[in-house]
Amino acid sequence: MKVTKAQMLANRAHIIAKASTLFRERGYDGVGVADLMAAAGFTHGGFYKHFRSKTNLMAEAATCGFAQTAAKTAGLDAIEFVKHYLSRQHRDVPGKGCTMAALCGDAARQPKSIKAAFAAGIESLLASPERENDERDDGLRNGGARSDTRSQRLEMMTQVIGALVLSRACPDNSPLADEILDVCRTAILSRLSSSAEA
Amino acid sequence: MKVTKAQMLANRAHIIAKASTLFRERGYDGVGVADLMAAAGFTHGGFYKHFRSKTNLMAEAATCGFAQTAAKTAGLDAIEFVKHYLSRQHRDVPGKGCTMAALCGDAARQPKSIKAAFAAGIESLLASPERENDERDDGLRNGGARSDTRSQRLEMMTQVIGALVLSRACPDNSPLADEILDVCRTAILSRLSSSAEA
DNA sequence: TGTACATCAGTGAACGCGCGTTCACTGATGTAC
DNA sequence: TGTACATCAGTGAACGCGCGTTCACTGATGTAC
Repeated sequence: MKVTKAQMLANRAHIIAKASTLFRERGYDGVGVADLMAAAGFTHGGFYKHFRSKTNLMAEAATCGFAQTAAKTAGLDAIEFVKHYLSRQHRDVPGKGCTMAALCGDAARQPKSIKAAFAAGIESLLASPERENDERDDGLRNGGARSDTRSQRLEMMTQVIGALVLSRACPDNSPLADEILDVCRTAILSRLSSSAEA
Repeated sequence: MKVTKAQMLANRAHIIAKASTLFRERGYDGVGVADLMAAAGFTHGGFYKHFRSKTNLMAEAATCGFAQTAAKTAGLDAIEFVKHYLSRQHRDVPGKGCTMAALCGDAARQPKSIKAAFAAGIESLLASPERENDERDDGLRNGGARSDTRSQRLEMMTQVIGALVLSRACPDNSPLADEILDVCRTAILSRLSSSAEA
């Protein structure tokens, strides 16, 4: 049946995008090659015309997911970011949410190629919100508490991801699941506003 | 071949303990019933004399793992706890480490019985370190920053778990993996010591 | 521009394999007398 | 305490099933003339 080169590239991108969503929803082991090709509107046999292996696609889907998140959060300041990230809406729809939170636990048991994609993802998420301070603040030059250093971003990242993952591990609609989100959102926001008092 | 009732209970406990370790190392989907019975020294057929299903064992193994962690950290103060939890040693041997960190990502996609076990695990870990303040601090009565409230413990828990999980998602021996641990350890310890200045 | 042909994206059957679970069987345990 | 027998933890073969991957095939695309 072949297909235009442009169409083929579009199909490939479509498969990656669908896979990225499905993996976030069900985990790497929860989605088969046949599942994800069907979700993209194809039969499973053609999979290996696009990807060397399932692992290969997993890495591509992760990278795609990180890029999506980075794009979505690029315009947000820290406060907006935290409010969105720790919302019930984000928690309850993992397929459209942060790939890092949805799959970092799985990534720990995957081959090096996947882990490398996740490390790159962490770096891109670190660069993502609060770009307004831009190039100046990645050094130690501006020692004040006001600045937005790499360490501070890393710290916030670990906490929001930890909170989201733990909240998702609780039974649906349980008070504890909401408490985790609420406590961490409040704590981070108050830390942000107190460090903003220059 | 039957076996003494005491022996049978010991065997059951042994299976749960081995399963708990294997699940932490490889994830729920990464360990089969045959694998885990072999690791415990049995053939797979006997599994269903002890457990209704694999899911049933998963819940028991999780509960067992949380109890282990709670017991191990019961005597530690907050500083000791954080130093150990965010150590390379803990990160690199998940089979002997925190069940919550190893499996919370998997738990999010499991049936309610597993999620319930995880919610109970979160509660028990919240109660675990710094028991010296004991019964007094679970209310709002002691409004000072010095006290060790449920919210503060929850906050710390989300951050140490987030940091450990992200560090494990990075390639082995990568600088980023160590940086995540180091940055979060330093940040939490400095927050602890500054709140200790009453 | 028109024709002949090689390419190759996508199809769907087939592969070997490991999974969770079931089952008939074994033989020591625990119980009833 | 000693004997006869029911129980049932553990064995290992077997079950149906879905997995990742391979393969011969199809027919539109893209290319060489």
